[in-house]
Amino acid sequence: MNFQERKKKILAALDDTESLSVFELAEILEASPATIRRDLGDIAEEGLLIRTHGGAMKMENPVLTGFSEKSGVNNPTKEQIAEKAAAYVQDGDIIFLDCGSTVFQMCRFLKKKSIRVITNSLPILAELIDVPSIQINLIGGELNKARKAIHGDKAVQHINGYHAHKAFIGVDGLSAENGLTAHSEHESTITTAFIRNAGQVMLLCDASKIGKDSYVKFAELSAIHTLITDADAARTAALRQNGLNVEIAG
Amino acid sequence: MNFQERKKKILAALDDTESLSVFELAEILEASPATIRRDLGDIAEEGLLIRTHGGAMKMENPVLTGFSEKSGVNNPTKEQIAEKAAAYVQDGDIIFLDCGSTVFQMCRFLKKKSIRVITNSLPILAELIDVPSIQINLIGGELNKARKAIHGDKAVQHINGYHAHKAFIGVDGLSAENGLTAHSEHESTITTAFIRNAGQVMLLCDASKIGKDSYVKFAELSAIHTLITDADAARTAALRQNGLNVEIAG
DNA sequence: TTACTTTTGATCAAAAATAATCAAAATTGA
DNA sequence: TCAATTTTGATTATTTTTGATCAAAAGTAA
Repeated sequence: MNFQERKKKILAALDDTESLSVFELAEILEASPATIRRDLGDIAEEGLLIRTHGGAMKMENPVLTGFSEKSGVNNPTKEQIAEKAAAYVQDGDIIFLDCGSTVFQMCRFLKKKSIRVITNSLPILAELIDVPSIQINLIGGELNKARKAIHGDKAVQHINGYHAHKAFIGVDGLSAENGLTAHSEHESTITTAFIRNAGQVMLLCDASKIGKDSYVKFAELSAIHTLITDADAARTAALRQNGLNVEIAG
Repeated sequence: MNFQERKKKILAALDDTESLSVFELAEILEASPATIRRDLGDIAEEGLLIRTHGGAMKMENPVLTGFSEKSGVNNPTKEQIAEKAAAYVQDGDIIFLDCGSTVFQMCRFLKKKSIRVITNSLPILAELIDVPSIQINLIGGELNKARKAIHGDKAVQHINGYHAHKAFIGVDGLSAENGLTAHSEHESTITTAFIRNAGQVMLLCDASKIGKDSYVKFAELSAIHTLITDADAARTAALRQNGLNVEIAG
């Protein structure tokens, strides 16, 4: 077994269990601890996991690898949310698509529509470029290589030059108290611009992010027209009491 | 069995199983390991699979790497022009890169430089995205799928928001009488914007286009600082008489 | 703190895979 | 047809990867 294969398996194993020891991984992969240590060091350097003494921990927000955006593939929950969200899109619509794995999953459900997509996400661009019925408007600006997306002032200016019927966005945290929160300023400014320039804003958000707060607080709950989530009624009760329209997928 | 057939079978085999060893492939294709290695090297260079020690892995999403331009690869003339042009680029430069196959060829000669690239070309984006020393600013606007480039008013506005030390551009026709000409309005407006906002303009142009005129006349000869071409002295005489600085590659 | 255990990183030799070279075979073009 | 070119497969030298060993560093417990 070579490094690439082991890397894949290590990341898959860490996706299930939060953390693993060097020896556990050595047994799973049938390799020596020395090899595992070398692998973990290399993978940690890529930012795909967190190295600990004695093993490794899952990285909560892994840098997207390649343009594949694997996280979410084979994730039935994200797929269900994405499918539900895509159902809101009608032929003739002009839509904003945010970067993020759940929004990315919408692509496969959009391919039969005749729409115009405005996005800052390279994975979405790559996924939709071969669809003849979809026109793409790419947001310009500084390329964030790690996130495979365009960020920065220029990008916000670009978005401000357009109005879309609907925006499909993601967040890192959502709560009745703090509204929408994100890990980074860069992402939140883009998402804010989408919200400002769209007629209707759909927030795609899996249950794990509801009730959690992240670093940057960037929008009120009232900015959102519909939350599409897999979370059950109990979990979204507080949000609904604040007037948020919630659609449960799955 | 020839290379094209084996390539097809290798990619098909990798579609089923995530990864295969050189020896497994050698058995499947009834070829020697040496041949398989050569094939894998070539296919990996196209970006259609990932080469590993001992074999190859399936490429998750070859779409963006599929942007990678093929025309011009194995074209020694274009390569020579591109190499000469790349020699004008210094560390710290901010450069505009136009779309077009000759300019695209510059990428391989730019990978060791520390520069900032502003471009509307997706193949260039795909080629340079993994180079840590190069920062990319992507020009936003309408995506022209056929040309794998961004065009339109928004793109021109975007370019007008920047100033670069150097612009590397292409044309469809170049003559002493009519200056720079292009096939399409869309491309010419972008190229014009590059010219307007760059300190120095380098025109990359192979001999076949010199003395020819195309449809849209979009810039005077005087807009160009240096023409880099493979054409001989006789062919460029008229241009030089009009004050154009000509650098002959090869 | 100190003693003890665990983990790590460096080094090295063995094994595996590769790149380079070259002659034979196949293909191509005149 | 024959010569020239390209492709292939075998051989060999080089590189990469691996697992073992061991001293140093980090963590743990008294």
